[in-house]
Amino acid sequence: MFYTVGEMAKRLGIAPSTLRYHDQEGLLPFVERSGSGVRVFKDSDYEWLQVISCLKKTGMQLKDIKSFIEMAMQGDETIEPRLALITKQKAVVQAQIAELEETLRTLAFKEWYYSTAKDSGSTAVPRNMTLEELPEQFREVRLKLRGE
Amino acid sequence: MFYTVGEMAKRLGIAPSTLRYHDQEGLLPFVERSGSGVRVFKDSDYEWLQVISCLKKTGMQLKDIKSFIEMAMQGDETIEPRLALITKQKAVVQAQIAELEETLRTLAFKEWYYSTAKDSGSTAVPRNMTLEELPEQFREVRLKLRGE
DNA sequence: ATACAAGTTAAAGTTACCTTTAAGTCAATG
DNA sequence: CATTGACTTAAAGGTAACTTTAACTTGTAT
Repeated sequence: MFYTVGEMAKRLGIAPSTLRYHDQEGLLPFVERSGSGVRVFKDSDYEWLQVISCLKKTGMQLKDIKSFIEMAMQGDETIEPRLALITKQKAVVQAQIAELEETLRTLAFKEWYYSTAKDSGSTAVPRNMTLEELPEQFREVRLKLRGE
Repeated sequence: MFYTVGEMAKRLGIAPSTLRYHDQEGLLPFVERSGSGVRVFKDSDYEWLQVISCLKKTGMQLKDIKSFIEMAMQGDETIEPRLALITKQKAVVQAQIAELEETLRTLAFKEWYYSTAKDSGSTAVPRNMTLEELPEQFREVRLKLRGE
């Protein structure tokens, strides 16, 4: 199957202008053109676009994704650096998840904090509790928030 | 203890210009000034700054963090909307973690893909494997990448 | 044949979040 | 008492990733 830029954008759930921008930035060297200059996306291009989307979700910049695509276009000589890049990006995402989990613990503390404040009518109640009075799982979070 | 903008920035591991910018944007109404106009950060301000940092990590925009801080400055009348905001942000972070875990599965597939390509000398080997030939945990990922 | 939708480009505009610059003030030190 | 370093502000500059605009071309349907 073949797709125009609008059709492929719809399939990916992004704006056609985004695809054109990515092409302009050199991320889509694999996309061919019709005789009159219209982009023609192939089914195999969809997989590249999904990989680009995946790398974007890791926070990688377009210029770095471009380097990766360029390596892929070189063929089998670049398998090793591509593997290295993927492995590194995996570690990046693992670190991002760890940080979000820490953020989630902080939010859970704040939720308990405001929930307790709501029940008692004042934030003074949870704020002035001793460490021993608060649920065990929130003690470490409060110490970190207060810089202790 | 009291801190200048430079000292507090160091404690937080951010640039002093960032703190001044956040102040300018109205995120730090709790920060007082000395007689000559110098910002004086208190220990209790550190906790506010940690909360701002936490909300920023959830991807919340500065203007929305500002609204939250403004509510907090209103006092106990705004406990409920503050609780609601924290609860919503918790769900946002849970969704972000879920998406990053999906991204991680895709990267794990690509790592296996390039590792297999490296061992065999060509990406054609993992690319042309049948679904049954690839490790079970990667089958769903490949189907999704190929749009099948 | 004419209209219409969707494609093309280059260039300018937008947004969020800082960072840098320039010009000036202030408090402590040699 | 002059120098130093850190503070102040307003304004300009920077960056990444788009999005919009304008002017034009192309392919399909009536």
